[in-house]
Amino acid sequence: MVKLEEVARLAGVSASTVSRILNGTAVVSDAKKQAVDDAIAKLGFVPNPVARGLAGGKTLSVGVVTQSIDSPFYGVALHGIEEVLDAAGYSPLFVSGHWNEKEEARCIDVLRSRRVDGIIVLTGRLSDQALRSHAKQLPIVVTGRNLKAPGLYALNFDNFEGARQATQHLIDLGHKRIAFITGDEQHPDATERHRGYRAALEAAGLTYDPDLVAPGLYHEASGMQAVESLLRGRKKFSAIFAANDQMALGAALALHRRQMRIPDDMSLIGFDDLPVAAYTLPPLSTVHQSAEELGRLAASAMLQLLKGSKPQCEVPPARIVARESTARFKR
Amino acid sequence: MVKLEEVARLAGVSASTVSRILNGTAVVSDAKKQAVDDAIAKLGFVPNPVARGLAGGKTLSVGVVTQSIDSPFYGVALHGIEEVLDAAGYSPLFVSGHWNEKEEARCIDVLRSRRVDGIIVLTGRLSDQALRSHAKQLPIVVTGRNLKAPGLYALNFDNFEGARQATQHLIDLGHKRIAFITGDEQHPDATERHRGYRAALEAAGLTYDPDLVAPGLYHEASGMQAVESLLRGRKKFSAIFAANDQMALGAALALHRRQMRIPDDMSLIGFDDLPVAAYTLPPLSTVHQSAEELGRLAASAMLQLLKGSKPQCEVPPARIVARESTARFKR
DNA sequence: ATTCGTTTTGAAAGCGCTTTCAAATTGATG
DNA sequence: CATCAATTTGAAAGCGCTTTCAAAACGAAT
Repeated sequence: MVKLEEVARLAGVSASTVSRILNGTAVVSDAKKQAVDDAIAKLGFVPNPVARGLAGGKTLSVGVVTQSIDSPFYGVALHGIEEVLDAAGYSPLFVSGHWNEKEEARCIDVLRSRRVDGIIVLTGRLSDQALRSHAKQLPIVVTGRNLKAPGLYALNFDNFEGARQATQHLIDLGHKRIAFITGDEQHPDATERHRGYRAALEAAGLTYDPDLVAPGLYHEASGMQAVESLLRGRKKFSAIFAANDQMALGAALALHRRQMRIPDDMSLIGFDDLPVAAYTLPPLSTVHQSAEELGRLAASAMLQLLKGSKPQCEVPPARIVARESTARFKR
Repeated sequence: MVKLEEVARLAGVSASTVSRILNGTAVVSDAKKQAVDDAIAKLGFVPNPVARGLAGGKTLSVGVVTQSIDSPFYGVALHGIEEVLDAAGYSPLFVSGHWNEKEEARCIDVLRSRRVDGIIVLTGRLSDQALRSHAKQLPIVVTGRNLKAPGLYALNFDNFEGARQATQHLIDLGHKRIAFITGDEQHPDATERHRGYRAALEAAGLTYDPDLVAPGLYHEASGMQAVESLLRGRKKFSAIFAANDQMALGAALALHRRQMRIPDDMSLIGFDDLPVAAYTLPPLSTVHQSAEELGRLAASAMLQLLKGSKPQCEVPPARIVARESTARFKR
């Protein structure tokens, strides 16, 4: 491995000069700059990030705490993060918190001990308080919350609006009794979606009926159970809005088990627009959220923070993707 | 941040001694060991991995090159990798090659420049040759190939056997004309699965008919196209074996579009047992591969290699998960 | 006690960079 | 042409740890 010193020697300058050129930390005469660039090219020199990290305190890496690296939704976001970070010469360091506050805290410790330059938190369980205090030490970007603090940037989808639109979509199709499967209400986005559902109903003059809402946990099995309990209830309904696609999948299966056809006997709409949503039977109507874009935005925000500027970014608005799991209500 | 030197001072020993205790690189008297342990605890000292990396050449991080971090199949494997690496105090560094040899090579460069201690390659496009040569520099674990070289450990599912069993499952159900959707045959696992399909057919005295095999690329859309082309052909068939679940999803949709019912009009079996396979309509029969276990195994193998011992691990055998997309042939 | 072979310990030299600080160079000015 | 401020450059001191090397301590054996 070629080292900086060799470049310096070949270019006939000091190590400091090479370093300055590498980092652009000071003005260097054109002649030397040229010589150094040539030497770097000739030697194929690549600076050692570990040494840089020790000396300069910057590791050109940013930690990303996600809940589960294999989550269908967050996986896509990670992809977006990786893309923009990589283009900027940064490396992401992914760690999983498994929806567990303790573990998440440990993740942050690991990242900090690895001296990451900043941390992106995808919708964690950590308290706003904890986040705020970490933000005092190093830049933080967090998704899924509305939070303002120095050194911290929060980025959030409009879950309320997405849920409102989904419900409205069903209402537009003539449905009057619309069931709702909640997400894990420990998450703010789940409660937002719940609110959006309710708001749409009430705006349309329909009553919000607690018997028509079943609790879910954001995973397939819970969607299945929710539908079963809904069906067991005495209240009738012609459409279901599941707070995410994974639960919609479970819901579809439960319906199938009861010989109910989608969308003929029951309309079903999800939330997230997972890649798989286009390939379910029938293809699932859902609220599109570009997780990938979210990831990209979070990463650019981090890059901004790292540069010392204030991030400015616009999360794309929610929009309905009407596929084939929703149909006009027929009595 | 507390540093080693402070621990040494508090414990009344030299930095070298503390380091030795930390790394277990030499015998230290019990008294000093105790004193140091106490000092570490009292100060809450955590060694700086960056400094360790520079000084010792070990970063306690291993690179993982995957094709796409959000792949439904590999995502789960990453999870397994993360789990065991983390337990051993190592951090994974994930990079995505996007099924592109050039990018993959760049990934390896990035990882090496970050001084990872070893690299796990999940089924890449890199030539065996390239892998072998990297293995001379640092330990490599690779999945999806059969390859032997010093410093390199290859780990592979028995794709042939899995495919054979899937086909046999269909044969056992009385199907005689079984179509096959291949995977991207640039990958050895795709050709293995193809071979397994053929072998099962021939072992059962059925003829292998090239008109019944349609090329796929391992993603949903290609599965859909494959079924369309198969259906357009004049040959009849009563069952489809898709070389992976994603293509099976596409296939199911294509069938649905033609008003064909699964499994009544057509049996369908996939390969991989993605989490979503249990929640398709109807739930998909498939060949179970524990990607998570594969990830765990790859990571333990890497840990072994890192310790200098020869990894020894047994990939769990393929097994059929018969769900509801396959049924007895009725004419 | 003295000696010799072992084992434990500490001082010091890096690892490959960044950064401070002071020296050298440049150029403008009187 | 001397002088001074402004600019470019290099020497050297770290960053926080590991590891070599030699000294110190120990124990057994003479």
